[in-house]
Amino acid sequence: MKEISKHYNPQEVEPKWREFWEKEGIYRFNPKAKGEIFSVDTPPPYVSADHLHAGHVMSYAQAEFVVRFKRMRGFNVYYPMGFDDNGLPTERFVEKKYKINRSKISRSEFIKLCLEETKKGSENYRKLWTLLGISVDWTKTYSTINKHCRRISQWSFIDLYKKEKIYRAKKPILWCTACRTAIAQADLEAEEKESNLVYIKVKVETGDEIVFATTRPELLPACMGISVHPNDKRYKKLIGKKITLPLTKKKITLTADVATDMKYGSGVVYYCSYGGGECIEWLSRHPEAKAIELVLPNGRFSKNGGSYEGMKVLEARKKIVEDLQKAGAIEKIEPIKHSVYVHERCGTDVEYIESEQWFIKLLESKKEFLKRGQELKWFPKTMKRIYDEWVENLKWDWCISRQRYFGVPFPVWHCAKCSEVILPDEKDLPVDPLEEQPRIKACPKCGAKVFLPEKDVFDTWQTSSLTPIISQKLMGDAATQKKLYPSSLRPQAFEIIRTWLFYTIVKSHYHHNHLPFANAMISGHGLDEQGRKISKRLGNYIPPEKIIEEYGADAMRYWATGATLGQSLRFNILEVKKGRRTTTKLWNVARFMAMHEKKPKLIANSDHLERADFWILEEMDKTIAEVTKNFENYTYAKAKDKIDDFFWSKLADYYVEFIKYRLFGEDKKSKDAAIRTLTTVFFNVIKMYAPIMPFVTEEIFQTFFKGAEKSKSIHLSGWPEEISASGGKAADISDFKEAIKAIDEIRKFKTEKGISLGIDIKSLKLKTKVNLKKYGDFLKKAGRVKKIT
RNA sequence: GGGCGCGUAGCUCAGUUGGUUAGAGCAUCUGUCUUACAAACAGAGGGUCAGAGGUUCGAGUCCUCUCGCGCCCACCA
Repeated sequence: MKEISKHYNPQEVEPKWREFWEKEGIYRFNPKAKGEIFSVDTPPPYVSADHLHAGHVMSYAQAEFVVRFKRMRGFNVYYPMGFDDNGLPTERFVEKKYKINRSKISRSEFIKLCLEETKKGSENYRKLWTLLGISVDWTKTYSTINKHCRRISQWSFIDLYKKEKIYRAKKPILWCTACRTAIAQADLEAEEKESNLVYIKVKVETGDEIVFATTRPELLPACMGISVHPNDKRYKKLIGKKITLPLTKKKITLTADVATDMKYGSGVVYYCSYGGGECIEWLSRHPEAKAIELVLPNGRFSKNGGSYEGMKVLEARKKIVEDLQKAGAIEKIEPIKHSVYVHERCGTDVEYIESEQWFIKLLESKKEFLKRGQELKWFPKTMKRIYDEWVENLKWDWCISRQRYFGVPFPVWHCAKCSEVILPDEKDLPVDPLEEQPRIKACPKCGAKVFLPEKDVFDTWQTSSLTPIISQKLMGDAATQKKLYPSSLRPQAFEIIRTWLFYTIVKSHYHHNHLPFANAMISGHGLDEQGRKISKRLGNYIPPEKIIEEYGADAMRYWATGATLGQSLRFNILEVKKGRRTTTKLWNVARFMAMHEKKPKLIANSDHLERADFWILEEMDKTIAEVTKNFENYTYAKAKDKIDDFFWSKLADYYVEFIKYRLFGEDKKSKDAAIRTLTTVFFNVIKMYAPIMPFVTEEIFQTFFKGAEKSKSIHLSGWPEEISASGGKAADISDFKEAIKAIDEIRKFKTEKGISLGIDIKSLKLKTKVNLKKYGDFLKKAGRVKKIT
């Protein structure tokens, strides 16, 4: 054995084991290995995040603790890693970073930049994950824009199209004028904004004047109708009468609509195409009204805007209010705060425009999705509510087409003559219709020979909702694939339940009619030390690399273990420091153990064990049982507390002190029993710590326990089992806690007298009631008192 | 507007099905270099369990209301 260093130094130790794990392929998946498969549907992070912080560490470490536990429990773990790179976040990141205007750069040039950036991003992640010792199999990786994923994503589209779960339609959709693309309901975010409620007066042909209130006066040129409640006494007599709108002088008919709230504002609503979802619904109830296209995809007014043509929405709002005021058509303006929908990626107010898009049907299957949610095992259970509420409140089918560049292309051509949808053969996937032509030479419907490529790309979730299948198909053979999907575990954060989790369930349900994963483990957020969200803008974080450099990856992970599922966790440097101290303490106990015995000797039989040995073994068994249970339930924070308590407060503070007199004494049998007990207990302690602190435990395993178990790494060794040595023929130690109380009393006595605990005192009269016949000798020697009465 | 969660020591949090005197870590104070560890150890002080009411022999724990914080959802123009 090489010389054992006095201090544990993570900066030296950690790189060594990183290299070892990589070289030896410790975490590599072997389909032929024994054990039940435990497959993880690892979240593929958006690689556009160039600033990784404690929150990222926390959310990825959670799956890692469980995975390492499962691996030691004998499961054959499949833990791949993916990166989500396509889609809006990346495009926006690239646009911002290079300050480019997407319309002034070619599609291929733009994609090239995106690919370069995402490569950097994924390397960032990989570097940090490797530093942290995240035990993924780096030979099993994917990126959502690579060929493998494009193929599966396009296959998914074709399969659902054939199953009639996908359709194309021209209808009012949600639109982001900044990103210039259609978006889905899941991409919306409600934001509280200040606005003005403008009360506008209109003339009725009877000579009456009525007033309606709106936050969107600029849509006046697209006004299609005005409604009141049929039972509203104020307006009943005016229903059916013509109204002349100010400015446009357009005439419309006042209609009755039960959806109108008599109590809100003036009880009069005006509808425009399209002020919001309610306008679309109103249109469906009033077939006589015709939609007017006002806001164009670029966010500017169309020629239907008359003199406002070409203005942006907010400009037009200002101008129209001014003009209305001049025309004397405004009764009053009330500043209000109300929530408006914005595009969550860019914060731009969402517009509703009419456009032709692709949709995956959701609304017709709500009940089935709710049922799937019920089948899924949620950790914590309460997270299911977020899912249920989302599904229940769905208002739109899933719009999957995006008018963007950096995404998986639709595998679709349109017949130039009859618009028939032409799909490629599945064996040709992935295809890029912009660069390829379909195999068929003529349209099967009309015989025309010209095909136009579909230019849209998929919503990024169209692809990432397939991660369990993408992961599964990274393995070549069908027999293995079958075991990998559905996945055993989906770990993820709560804020993407309505997107990633929901969409994945949708896909799996439609494609294979089962759940995509059996268990969902939902994490909360990592917050800063004051409880604020960690963000680049606030700069309220220390880069994890810095923390790791100073305290070690184990210490960083130690903090992350403190998270309770579904709850936010504040970053706490003190916890990191405690983690660092724990590594030091572990190292010191290891050195102490090795001082007395070079080779690890575990308990072989219980013949010479003494009461203190039985006591610590019993405590160990209790700890193993509790820690195991907690890891099983994903409550690793509690598991950590239990291990800490046992290790610091029972093993280090008491047991080690209890056996010093035996280790330095003459009684060989007693010494042997003590060292075997210590070795056994400590071995199990480092095994229990292994999922949390893989580096220090590996170092101790390789330095001190080589030979105790033949596995190549502690992370492939077996999880501790209760040895129940204190049961059966073992001595009765139910009164051992009295002895501990007596020890406490001795310690207190010395402390209060200012005497070092290591100094022998002549005599002490104990107040604690304890069986001196049984424990007198032990108390004298362990407590260093010559005479006890 | 509806729903969920939280509020326990100066700080960060544990407190399982209601049951002796409410716990831990950090911080504070006192002592100790004890043949693993001063990055440690031994000890001490510190709490109207957000507030009010109720159920009960007994409430941090169950019920009702109030206040404060966080989050999710909701087309109110």
